Amino acid sequence: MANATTDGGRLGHEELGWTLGVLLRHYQDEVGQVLADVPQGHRGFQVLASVVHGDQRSQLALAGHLGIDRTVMTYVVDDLVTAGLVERQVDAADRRQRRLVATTTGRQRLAQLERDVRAAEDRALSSLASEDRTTLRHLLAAAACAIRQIEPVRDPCEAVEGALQRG
Amino acid sequence: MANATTDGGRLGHEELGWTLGVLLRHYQDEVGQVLADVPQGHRGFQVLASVVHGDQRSQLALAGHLGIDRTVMTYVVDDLVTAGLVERQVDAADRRQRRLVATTTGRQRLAQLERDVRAAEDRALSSLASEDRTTLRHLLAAAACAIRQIEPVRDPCEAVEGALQRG
DNA sequence: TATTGTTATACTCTATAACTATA
DNA sequence: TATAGTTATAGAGTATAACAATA
Repeated sequence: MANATTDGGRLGHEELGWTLGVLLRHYQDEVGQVLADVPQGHRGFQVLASVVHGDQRSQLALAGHLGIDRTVMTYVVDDLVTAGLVERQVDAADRRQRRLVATTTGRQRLAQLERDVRAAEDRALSSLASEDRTTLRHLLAAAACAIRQIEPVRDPCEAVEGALQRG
Repeated sequence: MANATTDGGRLGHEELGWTLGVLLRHYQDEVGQVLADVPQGHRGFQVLASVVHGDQRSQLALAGHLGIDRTVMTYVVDDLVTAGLVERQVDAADRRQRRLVATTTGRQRLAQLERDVRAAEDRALSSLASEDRTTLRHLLAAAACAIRQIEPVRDPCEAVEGALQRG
Protein backbone atom coordinates (compact mmCIF):
# COMPACT_ATOMS: atom_id res chain seq x y z
CA MET A 1 0.00 0.00 0.00
CA ALA A 2 0.98 3.59 -0.42
CA ASN A 3 2.91 5.13 2.40
CA ALA A 4 4.67 8.41 3.02
CA THR A 5 8.11 6.94 2.57
CA THR A 6 7.82 5.21 -0.77
CA ASP A 7 4.98 6.73 -2.80
CA GLY A 8 6.90 9.94 -3.44
CA GLY A 9 3.66 11.82 -3.00
CA ARG A 10 2.06 14.13 -0.46
CA LEU A 11 4.40 15.32 2.25
CA GLY A 12 2.19 17.12 4.77
CA HIS A 13 3.90 17.72 8.07
CA GLU A 14 6.88 15.60 7.16
CA GLU A 15 8.02 18.05 4.52
CA LEU A 16 11.61 18.82 5.47
CA GLY A 17 11.45 22.47 4.55
CA TRP A 18 8.59 23.02 6.96
CA THR A 19 9.92 20.92 9.87
CA LEU A 20 13.44 22.32 9.62
CA GLY A 21 12.08 25.84 9.34
CA VAL A 22 9.77 25.50 12.35
CA LEU A 23 12.50 23.93 14.41
CA LEU A 24 15.16 26.48 13.46
CA ARG A 25 12.88 29.44 14.22
CA HIS A 26 11.89 27.94 17.56
CA TYR A 27 15.52 27.20 18.32
CA GLN A 28 16.50 30.77 17.49
CA ASP A 29 13.79 32.11 19.78
CA GLU A 30 15.02 30.00 22.69
CA VAL A 31 18.72 30.45 22.09
CA GLY A 32 18.38 34.08 21.06
CA GLN A 33 17.66 35.06 24.66
CA VAL A 34 20.73 33.22 25.92
CA LEU A 35 22.92 34.89 23.28
CA ALA A 36 21.39 38.35 23.48
CA ASP A 37 24.56 39.84 25.00
CA VAL A 38 27.01 38.02 22.75
CA PRO A 39 28.47 40.17 19.96
CA GLN A 40 26.65 39.26 16.72
CA GLY A 41 24.39 36.90 18.67
CA HIS A 42 24.16 33.37 17.37
CA ARG A 43 26.75 33.99 14.67
CA GLY A 44 29.21 35.28 17.23
CA PHE A 45 28.61 32.26 19.43
CA GLN A 46 29.21 29.82 16.57
CA VAL A 47 32.41 31.57 15.56
CA LEU A 48 33.66 31.65 19.15
CA ALA A 49 32.83 27.97 19.59
CA SER A 50 34.68 26.99 16.42
CA VAL A 51 37.67 29.06 17.45
CA VAL A 52 37.85 27.56 20.92
CA HIS A 53 37.39 24.03 19.61
CA GLY A 54 40.03 24.67 16.99
CA ASP A 55 37.99 23.34 14.09
CA GLN A 56 39.16 25.75 11.45
CA ARG A 57 42.47 27.29 10.52
CA SER A 58 41.45 30.58 8.84
CA GLN A 59 38.57 33.04 8.64
CA LEU A 60 37.73 31.71 5.19
CA ALA A 61 37.58 28.10 6.36
CA LEU A 62 35.44 29.21 9.27
CA ALA A 63 33.07 31.08 6.96
CA GLY A 64 32.62 27.94 4.86
CA HIS A 65 32.06 25.83 7.94
CA LEU A 66 29.34 28.12 9.26
CA GLY A 67 27.80 28.89 5.88
CA ILE A 68 28.34 32.63 5.98
CA ASP A 69 30.03 35.00 3.60
CA ARG A 70 33.66 35.97 4.18
CA THR A 71 32.63 39.66 4.17
CA VAL A 72 30.26 38.90 7.03
CA MET A 73 32.95 36.97 8.86
CA THR A 74 35.10 40.09 8.94
CA TYR A 75 32.77 42.16 11.08
CA VAL A 76 31.63 39.21 13.21
CA VAL A 77 35.28 38.66 14.13
CA ASP A 78 35.75 42.43 14.50
CA ASP A 79 33.10 42.51 17.20
CA LEU A 80 34.46 39.43 18.96
CA VAL A 81 37.90 41.03 19.00
CA THR A 82 36.49 44.29 20.32
CA ALA A 83 34.73 42.33 23.08
CA GLY A 84 38.06 40.73 23.98
CA LEU A 85 36.89 37.18 23.25
CA VAL A 86 39.19 36.29 20.35
CA GLU A 87 42.36 37.59 18.71
CA ARG A 88 43.59 37.66 15.14
CA GLN A 89 47.08 36.27 14.54
CA VAL A 90 48.88 36.32 11.23
CA ASP A 91 49.58 32.75 10.09
CA ALA A 92 53.35 32.45 9.86
CA ALA A 93 53.15 29.79 7.16
CA ASP A 94 50.86 31.90 4.95
CA ARG A 95 50.80 35.52 5.93
CA ARG A 96 47.56 36.14 4.00
CA GLN A 97 45.63 34.06 6.49
CA ARG A 98 44.47 35.06 9.94
CA ARG A 99 44.52 32.44 12.64
CA LEU A 100 41.84 33.09 15.23
CA VAL A 101 42.65 32.25 18.83
CA ALA A 102 40.42 32.60 21.84
CA THR A 103 41.43 34.69 24.81
CA THR A 104 41.13 33.31 28.33
CA THR A 105 38.00 35.42 28.70
CA GLY A 106 36.67 33.96 25.45
CA ARG A 107 37.19 30.38 26.60
CA GLN A 108 35.54 31.04 29.94
CA ARG A 109 32.67 32.88 28.31
CA LEU A 110 32.14 30.02 25.85
CA ALA A 111 32.12 27.38 28.58
CA GLN A 112 29.21 29.10 30.29
CA LEU A 113 27.46 29.91 27.01
CA GLU A 114 27.59 26.28 25.88
CA ARG A 115 25.90 25.17 29.08
CA ASP A 116 23.20 27.79 28.56
CA VAL A 117 22.82 26.96 24.86
CA ARG A 118 22.55 23.26 25.60
CA ALA A 119 19.81 23.98 28.12
CA ALA A 120 18.00 26.18 25.58
CA GLU A 121 18.31 23.43 22.97
CA ASP A 122 16.77 20.94 25.34
CA ARG A 123 13.94 23.38 25.99
CA ALA A 124 13.45 23.73 22.23
CA LEU A 125 13.15 19.93 21.98
CA SER A 126 11.32 19.48 25.28
CA SER A 127 8.40 17.78 23.55
CA LEU A 128 10.59 14.81 22.67
CA ALA A 129 11.53 12.07 25.10
CA SER A 130 15.14 12.18 26.23
CA GLU A 131 16.22 9.23 24.09
CA ASP A 132 14.43 10.70 21.07
CA ARG A 133 16.28 13.97 21.57
CA THR A 134 19.56 12.07 21.56
CA THR A 135 18.61 10.16 18.44
CA LEU A 136 17.56 13.35 16.68
CA ARG A 137 20.81 15.08 17.63
CA HIS A 138 22.87 12.18 16.33
CA LEU A 139 20.98 11.87 13.06
CA LEU A 140 21.17 15.61 12.45
CA ALA A 141 24.89 15.57 13.25
CA ALA A 142 25.45 12.59 10.94
CA ALA A 143 23.58 14.25 8.08
CA ALA A 144 25.26 17.63 8.59
CA CYS A 145 28.75 16.13 8.90
CA ALA A 146 28.20 14.12 5.72
CA ILE A 147 27.10 17.24 3.89
CA ARG A 148 30.13 19.15 5.10
CA GLN A 149 32.27 16.06 4.50
CA ILE A 150 33.43 15.94 8.09
CA GLU A 151 34.20 12.66 9.75
CA PRO A 152 31.23 12.20 12.06
CA VAL A 153 32.00 11.55 15.71
CA ARG A 154 31.19 7.91 16.49
CA ASP A 155 31.46 8.17 20.24
CA PRO A 156 30.50 11.50 21.76
CA CYS A 157 32.34 10.67 25.00
CA GLU A 158 35.63 10.24 23.21
CA ALA A 159 35.27 13.56 21.46
CA VAL A 160 34.45 15.39 24.66
CA GLU A 161 37.32 13.85 26.56
CA GLY A 162 39.63 14.79 23.73
CA ALA A 163 38.39 18.35 24.02
CA LEU A 164 38.90 18.30 27.78
CA GLN A 165 42.49 17.15 27.37
CA ARG A 166 43.18 19.82 24.76
CA GLY A 167 41.50 22.54 26.81
CA MET B 1 32.25 10.00 33.13
CA ALA B 2 31.43 13.15 31.21
CA ASN B 3 29.52 12.73 28.00
CA ALA B 4 27.97 15.04 25.46
CA THR B 5 24.42 14.34 26.54
CA THR B 6 24.56 14.98 30.26
CA ASP B 7 27.49 17.21 31.07
CA GLY B 8 25.84 20.25 29.55
CA GLY B 9 29.18 21.20 28.15
CA ARG B 10 30.89 21.25 24.78
CA LEU B 11 28.58 20.78 21.83
CA GLY B 12 30.85 20.42 18.82
CA HIS B 13 29.11 19.01 15.79
CA GLU B 14 25.96 18.22 17.71
CA GLU B 15 25.13 21.87 18.23
CA LEU B 16 21.62 22.22 16.87
CA GLY B 17 22.12 25.63 15.35
CA TRP B 18 24.93 24.33 13.21
CA THR B 19 23.35 21.02 12.17
CA LEU B 20 19.98 22.59 11.39
CA GLY B 21 21.67 25.40 9.49
CA VAL B 22 23.85 23.07 7.41
CA LEU B 23 20.92 20.82 6.66
CA LEU B 24 18.55 23.65 5.76
CA ARG B 25 21.07 25.28 3.42
CA HIS B 26 21.80 21.97 1.74
CA TYR B 27 18.08 21.27 1.48
CA GLN B 28 17.49 24.67 -0.10
CA ASP B 29 20.24 24.06 -2.64
CA GLU B 30 18.71 20.74 -3.68
CA VAL B 31 15.09 21.80 -3.60
CA GLY B 32 15.80 25.24 -5.02
CA GLN B 33 16.50 23.73 -8.42
CA VAL B 34 13.23 21.81 -8.40
CA LEU B 35 11.30 24.94 -7.41
CA ALA B 36 13.13 27.40 -9.63
CA ASP B 37 10.08 27.93 -11.85
CA VAL B 38 7.55 28.11 -9.01
CA PRO B 39 6.39 31.65 -8.19
CA GLN B 40 8.23 32.73 -5.01
CA GLY B 41 10.16 29.48 -5.02
CA HIS B 42 10.12 27.47 -1.83
CA ARG B 43 7.69 29.86 -0.16
CA GLY B 44 5.28 29.57 -3.04
CA PHE B 45 5.51 25.80 -2.91
CA GLN B 46 4.78 25.69 0.81
CA VAL B 47 1.79 27.99 0.45
CA LEU B 48 0.45 25.97 -2.47
CA ALA B 49 0.90 22.73 -0.54
CA SER B 50 -0.93 24.09 2.51
CA VAL B 51 -3.75 25.38 0.34
CA VAL B 52 -4.19 22.09 -1.49
CA HIS B 53 -4.04 20.07 1.71
CA GLY B 54 -6.53 22.45 3.29
CA ASP B 55 -4.51 22.95 6.46
CA GLN B 56 -5.35 26.59 7.06
CA ARG B 57 -8.46 28.72 6.73
CA SER B 58 -7.06 32.21 6.09
CA GLN B 59 -3.95 33.97 4.84
CA LEU B 60 -3.09 34.97 8.38
CA ALA B 61 -3.36 31.42 9.70
CA LEU B 62 -1.23 30.29 6.78
CA ALA B 63 1.39 32.92 7.53
CA GLY B 64 1.61 31.71 11.12
CA HIS B 65 1.86 28.11 10.00
CA LEU B 66 4.73 28.83 7.64
CA GLY B 67 6.45 31.34 9.88
CA ILE B 68 6.30 34.28 7.50
CA ASP B 69 4.92 37.77 7.89
CA ARG B 70 1.40 38.54 6.67
CA THR B 71 2.81 41.32 4.48
CA VAL B 72 4.98 38.74 2.76
CA MET B 73 2.05 36.37 2.41
CA THR B 74 0.22 38.99 0.36
CA TYR B 75 2.66 39.05 -2.51
CA VAL B 76 3.41 35.33 -2.36
CA VAL B 77 -0.31 34.71 -2.86
CA ASP B 78 -0.42 37.48 -5.48
CA ASP B 79 2.12 35.63 -7.57
CA LEU B 80 0.41 32.26 -7.13
CA VAL B 81 -2.87 33.84 -8.23
CA THR B 82 -1.19 35.46 -11.24
CA ALA B 83 0.24 32.06 -12.16
CA GLY B 84 -3.24 30.57 -11.98
CA LEU B 85 -2.39 28.12 -9.20
CA VAL B 86 -4.66 29.43 -6.43
CA GLU B 87 -7.64 31.76 -6.04
CA ARG B 88 -8.71 34.13 -3.29
CA GLN B 89 -12.29 33.78 -2.07
CA VAL B 90 -13.97 36.04 0.48
CA ASP B 91 -14.96 34.01 3.52
CA ALA B 92 -18.77 34.30 3.75
CA ALA B 93 -18.70 33.87 7.54
CA ASP B 94 -16.15 36.67 8.02
CA ARG B 95 -15.76 38.89 5.01
CA ARG B 96 -12.41 40.22 6.26
CA GLN B 97 -10.79 36.86 5.68
CA ARG B 98 -9.67 35.39 2.38
CA ARG B 99 -10.07 31.68 1.86
CA LEU B 100 -7.42 30.32 -0.50
CA VAL B 101 -8.45 27.56 -2.87
CA ALA B 102 -6.29 25.74 -5.39
CA THR B 103 -7.20 25.66 -9.05
CA THR B 104 -7.16 22.39 -10.98
CA THR B 105 -3.87 23.52 -12.45
CA GLY B 106 -2.58 24.24 -8.97
CA ARG B 107 -3.46 20.76 -7.70
CA GLN B 108 -1.88 19.08 -10.70
CA ARG B 109 1.21 21.23 -10.43
CA LEU B 110 1.55 20.45 -6.73
CA ALA B 111 1.22 16.70 -7.25
CA GLN B 112 4.22 16.73 -9.58
CA LEU B 113 6.16 19.19 -7.43
CA GLU B 114 5.72 17.05 -4.32
CA ARG B 115 7.19 14.06 -6.12
CA ASP B 116 10.13 16.18 -7.23
CA VAL B 117 10.58 17.76 -3.79
CA ARG B 118 10.46 14.38 -2.07
CA ALA B 119 13.16 13.14 -4.43
CA ALA B 120 15.25 16.24 -3.72
CA GLU B 121 14.78 15.73 0.03
CA ASP B 122 16.02 12.17 -0.27
CA ARG B 123 19.04 13.43 -2.18
CA ALA B 124 19.67 15.96 0.58
CA LEU B 125 19.64 13.11 3.12
CA SER B 126 21.30 10.56 0.87
CA SER B 127 24.12 10.01 3.35
CA LEU B 128 21.70 8.43 5.81
CA ALA B 129 20.42 4.87 5.55
CA SER B 130 16.80 4.60 4.49
CA GLU B 131 15.53 3.71 7.96
CA ASP B 132 17.54 6.55 9.49
CA ARG B 133 15.98 8.98 7.01
CA THR B 134 12.54 7.80 8.08
CA THR B 135 13.42 8.12 11.76
CA LEU B 136 14.82 11.61 11.21
CA ARG B 137 11.69 12.70 9.31
CA HIS B 138 9.43 11.41 12.06
CA LEU B 139 11.39 13.01 14.88
CA LEU B 140 11.56 16.32 13.04
CA ALA B 141 7.85 16.14 12.34
CA ALA B 142 7.08 15.28 15.96
CA ALA B 143 9.19 18.16 17.24
CA ALA B 144 7.81 20.65 14.71
CA CYS B 145 4.19 19.61 15.28
CA ALA B 146 4.64 19.94 19.03
CA ILE B 147 6.09 23.41 18.61
CA ARG B 148 3.22 24.44 16.36
CA GLN B 149 0.80 22.61 18.66
CA ILE B 150 -0.48 20.41 15.87
CA GLU B 151 -1.61 16.88 16.59
CA PRO B 152 1.27 14.82 15.19
CA VAL B 153 0.40 12.09 12.71
CA ARG B 154 0.88 8.72 14.41
CA ASP B 155 0.66 6.56 11.31
CA PRO B 156 1.91 8.14 8.10
CA CYS B 157 0.02 5.61 5.97
CA GLU B 158 -3.29 6.63 7.45
CA ALA B 159 -2.62 10.27 6.80
CA VAL B 160 -1.64 9.66 3.20
CA GLU B 161 -4.66 7.51 2.49
CA GLY B 162 -6.86 10.17 4.06
CA ALA B 163 -5.32 12.71 1.74
CA LEU B 164 -5.81 10.43 -1.25
CA GLN B 165 -9.50 10.03 -0.44
CA ARG B 166 -9.94 13.78 -0.03
CA GLY B 167 -8.02 14.52 -3.23
C1' DT C 1 47.88 35.24 -11.65
C1' DA C 2 45.34 33.47 -7.63
C1' DT C 3 43.96 33.77 -2.73
C1' DT C 4 42.91 35.96 1.98
C1' DG C 5 40.97 39.49 4.13
C1' DT C 6 38.92 44.21 4.18
C1' DT C 7 36.00 47.98 2.76
C1' DA C 8 32.33 50.23 0.30
C1' DT C 9 28.29 49.62 -2.04
C1' DA C 10 24.15 47.58 -3.89
C1' DC C 11 20.74 44.42 -3.43
C1' DT C 12 17.31 41.38 -1.28
C1' DC C 13 14.59 40.14 2.22
C1' DT C 14 11.86 41.22 6.09
C1' DA C 15 9.50 44.01 9.40
C1' DT C 16 7.06 48.48 10.58
C1' DA C 17 3.54 51.72 9.88
C1' DA C 18 -0.41 53.43 7.82
C1' DC C 19 -4.56 52.47 5.36
C1' DT C 20 -9.14 49.99 3.92
C1' DA C 21 -12.69 46.83 4.88
C1' DT C 22 -15.02 44.31 7.85
C1' DA C 23 -16.39 42.68 12.65
C1' DT D 1 -12.25 49.01 19.25
C1' DA D 2 -10.08 45.05 17.16
C1' DT D 3 -8.83 42.05 13.20
C1' DA D 4 -7.65 40.56 8.05
C1' DG D 5 -5.53 42.07 4.34
C1' DT D 6 -3.02 45.47 1.48
C1' DT D 7 0.40 48.95 0.37
C1' DA D 8 4.43 51.86 0.98
C1' DT D 9 8.48 52.51 3.34
C1' DA D 10 12.33 51.71 6.28
C1' DG D 11 15.50 48.62 8.24
C1' DA D 12 18.36 44.43 8.62
C1' DG D 13 20.83 41.16 6.55
C1' DT D 14 23.38 39.57 2.60
C1' DA D 15 25.99 39.49 -1.50
C1' DT D 16 28.87 41.95 -5.13
C1' DA D 17 32.78 44.55 -6.50
C1' DA D 18 36.99 46.73 -5.86
C1' DC D 19 41.12 46.97 -3.23
C1' DA D 20 45.57 45.68 -0.42
C1' DA D 21 48.61 42.21 1.03
C1' DT D 22 50.64 37.92 0.16
C1' DA D 23 51.50 33.62 -2.34
